[in-house]
Amino acid sequence: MTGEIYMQRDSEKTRQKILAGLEKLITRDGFTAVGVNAVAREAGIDKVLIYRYFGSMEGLLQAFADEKDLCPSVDDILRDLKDGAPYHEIATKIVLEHALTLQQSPLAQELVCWELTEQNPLTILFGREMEQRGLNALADRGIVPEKDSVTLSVVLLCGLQYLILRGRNNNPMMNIDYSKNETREDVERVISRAIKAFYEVPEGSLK
Amino acid sequence: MTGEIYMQRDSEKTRQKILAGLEKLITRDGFTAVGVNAVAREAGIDKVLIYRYFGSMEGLLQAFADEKDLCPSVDDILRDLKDGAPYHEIATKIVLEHALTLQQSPLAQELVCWELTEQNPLTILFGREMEQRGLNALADRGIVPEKDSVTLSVVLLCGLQYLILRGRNNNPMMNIDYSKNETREDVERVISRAIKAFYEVPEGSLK
DNA sequence: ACCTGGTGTCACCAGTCGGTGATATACAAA
DNA sequence: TTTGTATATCACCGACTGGTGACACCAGGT
Repeated sequence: MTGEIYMQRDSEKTRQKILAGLEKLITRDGFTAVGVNAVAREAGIDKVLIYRYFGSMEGLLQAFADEKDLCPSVDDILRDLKDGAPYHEIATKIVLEHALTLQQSPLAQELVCWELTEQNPLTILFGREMEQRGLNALADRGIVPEKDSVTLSVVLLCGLQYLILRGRNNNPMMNIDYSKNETREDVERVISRAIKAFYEVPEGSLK
Repeated sequence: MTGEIYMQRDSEKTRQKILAGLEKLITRDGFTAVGVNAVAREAGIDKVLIYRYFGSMEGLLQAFADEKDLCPSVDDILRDLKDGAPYHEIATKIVLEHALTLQQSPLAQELVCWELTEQNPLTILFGREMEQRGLNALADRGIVPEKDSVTLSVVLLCGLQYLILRGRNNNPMMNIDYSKNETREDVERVISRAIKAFYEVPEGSLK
């Protein structure tokens, strides 16, 4: 009967339980709930194991960032786009798809929010990955976008990220609830139109 | 000598000390540091007074939201704009000025960030005020903007807010550091150009 | 002089936090 | 079997948290 008192001894499995616990905790209770005790509770293990395997909470976050695929690649985003597509279509696609993946991933949303609040190994690495996504996709295609184009895309993308974060707790900004299909389509239409217009109107015509 | 043991007894002054302590705390240490003990320490009073005067932390936040002018009006933003200015100029001005005031107010930045993380009396009221700012300015002028125009302005504004939040801890998004004058001017130029172009290109020309 | 109500101070509670040392168990090599 | 070691568990620490009851003081009116 003594075989039931202690848990299975499989260091790799325990590691994974801890990492899974962290993910569940972030997803369910948000980043503010993250702590050694909370993670241990969630993972169903003793907190001392966190120190043994990861040294500290920071080490755990680092490991989580290293081993977890935090944001999917954009390579497949552009796969179904014709090769000769005009740049404004590509930019639009990147922005909208990026937003869509964020909208579908509560974990990513929480990480984006966390990133705005404080810096730790996880948020830093996450931020860097997010940044590289779109750029890599363009670089792979040999596209070197104009600086202002990048700026516009980034601002629009950031806007969508902000709207998505705002919508999480039934707290939409200006009634723009990105999780509602109709609203999202409206926004997507506007973004598409804005990017296209940006390219069609010559730069010189400024006030 | 007994007159020095106890503090001055002036309920109103104490109330203000507490409210000021809360503001200093949020501004210096961020919203995650907010708590009964921390506020009491910062204000230099006993924490029991917080319960006496405000009932609870939530009550204190509510009072802070009620009594503090969280975000300046936009009325004066549009004062120096010619009456007959085209709508796209007004929209641009609102977006950019709004961003600028946020960029200059660490407190407001913290509240925006807080708002993305959780809901409490302060964040809720703050969000509502922020929302009304631009709309009121337009309504005062009898301007009823087209729906898509509002959407575009909101997305752009949200993008700027996001960029400003990201820039706080030397953690700029895509090297767009809104606190650097040169970068900010670049972004402002792009925003201005995007909004103008949006109006000049007819809606029908969509893919 | 006495009392009353408002005000500020202190001491304490139970609960949680991050962190650590000692111990019990399981498993594998000897 | 015995022994060694990696693993898991428990017990505890000091510090902090939100929250409350009891007390010290002061100013006013009666």
